[in-house]
Amino acid sequence: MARPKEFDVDEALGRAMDVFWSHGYKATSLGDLTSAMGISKSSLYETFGSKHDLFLATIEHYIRTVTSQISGATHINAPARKVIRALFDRAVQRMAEPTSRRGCYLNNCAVEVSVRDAQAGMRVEQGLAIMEEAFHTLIVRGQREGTISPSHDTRAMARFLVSSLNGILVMGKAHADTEKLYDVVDITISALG
Amino acid sequence: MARPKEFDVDEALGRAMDVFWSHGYKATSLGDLTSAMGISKSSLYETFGSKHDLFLATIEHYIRTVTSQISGATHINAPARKVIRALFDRAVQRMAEPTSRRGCYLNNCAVEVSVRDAQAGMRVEQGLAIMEEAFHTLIVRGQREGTISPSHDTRAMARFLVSSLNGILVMGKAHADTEKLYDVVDITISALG
DNA sequence: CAGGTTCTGGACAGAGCGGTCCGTAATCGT
DNA sequence: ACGATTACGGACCGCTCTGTCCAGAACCTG
Repeated sequence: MARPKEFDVDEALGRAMDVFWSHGYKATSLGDLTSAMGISKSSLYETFGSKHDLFLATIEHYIRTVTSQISGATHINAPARKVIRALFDRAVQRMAEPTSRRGCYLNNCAVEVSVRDAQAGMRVEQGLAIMEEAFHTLIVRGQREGTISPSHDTRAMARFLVSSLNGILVMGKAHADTEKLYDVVDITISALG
Repeated sequence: MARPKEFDVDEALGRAMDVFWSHGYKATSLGDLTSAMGISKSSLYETFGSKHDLFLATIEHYIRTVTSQISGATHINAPARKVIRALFDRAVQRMAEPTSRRGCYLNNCAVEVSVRDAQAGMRVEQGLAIMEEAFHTLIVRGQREGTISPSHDTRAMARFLVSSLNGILVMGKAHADTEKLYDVVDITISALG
């Protein structure tokens, strides 16, 4: 044992994620990363391996922190349909704040790199599966509560919600009009029957 | 008048679009462009101005060629609801072919650059507006034909379809399972009432 | 307090980037 | 046929990129 790190690895990872999230993978330089993370280049390579390794680690970090919040929402003590609605509303709200108008990290990664970067693609898929699982739990509960129609397969509905949420976030990136996004949320929720 | 260009500007534009479409803006180098377009660097700069100008031109090219195909679908002599379904099905089919598994160009551009590139963002928004317009036409017709529920605002429904289509394409980028995408299409279409 | 270990900042390297420029070749109008 | 004009290929430029390396400071153990 000897000199300990002067920075918190997890916090640095979070800051790296923020940069990748806002700028994308390719458009983020090592300089952007080191200055945001507050560490030097050698520390970055020492700790994370490479830019690409760091990138993969940020996706995992996202799943561990952000995506798992959605899983947490399944335990909220309110009608499942309302919980789903709230999740969508919050996503739209986020798109209204200029600071956080950057969509879903998994979404961004899927579009920018997942097709040609298998390692990233795997992690993205994994993250989306966790989202799907959370929505699935809510839909099953909603059907039991009688607020969600049993006419569709629960898996398909869960996938529908993941897909819709991603669609809404993409639209939010293109034009910032929040009202229009809520319109889309309305129809999406009404599709639950 | 003097020596004429040895290449077709529009065809070169199309090839540039293909490269940007598959690789994204940042990840595409001038070398990628010139070799795909079959022209030299000086010709590229002479004709298109810069990498960024060329990029903007490819978005316009996409709207002129691909997006306008959707507008063309409004004139197909079939029930509007069926036409919409066919548009979604074709999008999913495209995601099944490895060659064209690159989603919607506007979608990709929206996610990668539109937030920080206002010029690109404007064009993306314009393209999405054309899609929305086409869907709107179809929805109005579908309501008249009685196959689409009149309970929702037609504008909102059109936006819902644009959003859903983009969501589906994002999902397709993450995991290639076409079956699951058709599930999402089913529910999306059933949301039309 | 001393010795070994580990972290850190910055210099450095090699490659690739976007973009410019110019000599040359090709094609036009006359 | 010839001069004016334009397109083309490729050398070239300055910059930035990712990644390496090392000297020295900082820290822990005994």
